[in-house]
Amino acid sequence: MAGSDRTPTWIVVGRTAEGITAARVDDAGAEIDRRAVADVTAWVGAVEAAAAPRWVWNDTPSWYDPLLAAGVRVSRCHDLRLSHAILRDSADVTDATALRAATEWDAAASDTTDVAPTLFDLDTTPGSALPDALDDVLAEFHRQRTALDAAGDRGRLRLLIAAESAGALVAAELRAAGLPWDAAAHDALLTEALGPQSAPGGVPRELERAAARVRDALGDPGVSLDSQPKLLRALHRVGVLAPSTSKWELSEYDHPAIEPLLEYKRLARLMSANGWAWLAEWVHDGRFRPVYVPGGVVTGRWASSGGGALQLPRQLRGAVRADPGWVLVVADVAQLEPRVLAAMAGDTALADAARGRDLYAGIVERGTLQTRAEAKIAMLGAMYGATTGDSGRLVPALRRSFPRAMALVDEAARVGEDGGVVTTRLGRTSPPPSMQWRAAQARAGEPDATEGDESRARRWARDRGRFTRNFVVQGTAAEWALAWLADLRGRLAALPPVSEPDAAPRSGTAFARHAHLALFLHDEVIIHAPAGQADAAAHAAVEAAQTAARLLFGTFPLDFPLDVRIAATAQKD
DNA sequence: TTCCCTGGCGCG
DNA sequence: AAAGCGCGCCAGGGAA
Repeated sequence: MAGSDRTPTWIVVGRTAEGITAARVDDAGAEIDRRAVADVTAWVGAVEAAAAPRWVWNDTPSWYDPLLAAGVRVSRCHDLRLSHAILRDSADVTDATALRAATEWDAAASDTTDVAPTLFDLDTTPGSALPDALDDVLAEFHRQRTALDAAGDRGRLRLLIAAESAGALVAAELRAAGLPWDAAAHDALLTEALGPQSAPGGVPRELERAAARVRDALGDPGVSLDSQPKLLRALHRVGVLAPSTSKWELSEYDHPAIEPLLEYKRLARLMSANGWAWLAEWVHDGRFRPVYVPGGVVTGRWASSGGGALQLPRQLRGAVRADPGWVLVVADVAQLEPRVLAAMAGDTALADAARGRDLYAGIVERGTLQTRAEAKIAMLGAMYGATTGDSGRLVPALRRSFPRAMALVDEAARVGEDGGVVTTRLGRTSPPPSMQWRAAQARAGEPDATEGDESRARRWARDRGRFTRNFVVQGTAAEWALAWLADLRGRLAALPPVSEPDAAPRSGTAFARHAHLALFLHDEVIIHAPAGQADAAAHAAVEAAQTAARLLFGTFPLDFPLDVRIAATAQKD
């Protein structure tokens, strides 16, 4: 790149007739220059090492997966697809007309489950339906800058977009590195519970035994236990008049078939969700590599696709096992959502109850409720909008003790019921109500509306109220977690690489010698680190939590304490 | 045959 | 204990 000696803050990449082309853009948004890049991987690696710009691209996995595969990491990016979705809907953006018109940017992300990303290969079609021509990419970048410049609170939106984009980098890196998974330990666990692996189509011994006990007790040797209607009929025939076959319904009944049936369900679940088939499909070379989907949930939480990364069963945590000479650092945030609620509401009473201790214990100490269990279900009920049962009964006590926090969620619910939108701490805004929803509300207001019209409108309004009530808390918690991840990622990358690669490094070239994130689960991370860096990694997680709190809530006096464990496996007690 | 819905259960 | 938020996945079963 000739000319300017200024550090290029932004480098926008896309296709032109010359191939992959990079345009440097200054802080004012003006293009400085552009150049065609033949060897993208080598060039990005060199520029990153020299200047660490913010890479601007249409979609992170399309660009970053091949870079990671070649061992190249970048520190910062601006993911146009994710940023588009945030800006398009944000209440802070006063005029989103241009963004809403650019519907091609609403296209789905590239499907990273396909092997062999093709973006660098000009002869094949791109792996994503998103625009990738440099001029289109620059135009979208410009639209987003314009929207941001005019935004009511551009500071927080910039923070959100940076955090969201950092999350996209983390997601790609998590997949590239993988979660260390001991297939032999997993197999042993399955064999212990189910008996030895059966031939294809066969039923493992313990599953068969439980099934036989159920059929015995039901006096029906042929009944199918996997078909809900058939099972329900069989239960009714022997006098178990449960309304469904859910385990919490069944456990209410006293019949010899219940205990083996619950056992059968437990084993069948293990077999179908995380059995040998799952192991063969998802664990290769000692690594579980799920697909994370940043921004996949309306609230801003991540989703996952394939392998059920975000449902890692407690039962299987023992199979998560560090490589020889390495350890796992498992860190999770205690009571993230109620802390987030206290901080965003500025509720000093709730913050006092939470500071430096278990939040629920603090509520009990304060005399608001009698037991920790009560405090917990009351708090969940307040955030989820419970109206009945134990939870609904206990919420009023919280309302008296923590009026500011409760007013925040109550107001979010009211706005949602009225058809309005609500916004998280950093400016992510809930989607507006659907046409169907609005039509139902309008219908109920007409003079000839039926009882049914009215009750449906009320029910849908309350449903939406519970959604917006929870959106502000869950969404802000997701932002806290993104900020935590982003900062932690940087701290881990700054640790020195270990001098000798592990005997058989399996984490991909970019991670074989570095402490790296290996799992993210809403309020928990697992770090895979060389044993000698375990303490440093744990320390980094704690410090990153403090940074995240400061970033979102400034000096509000509330901590976000972490539970940190250093061990060979990810087993929880 | 394929597609979509439901029930059920795992996770936060 | 099973009400109240957000997900993904599996199996069965009916629709297309």
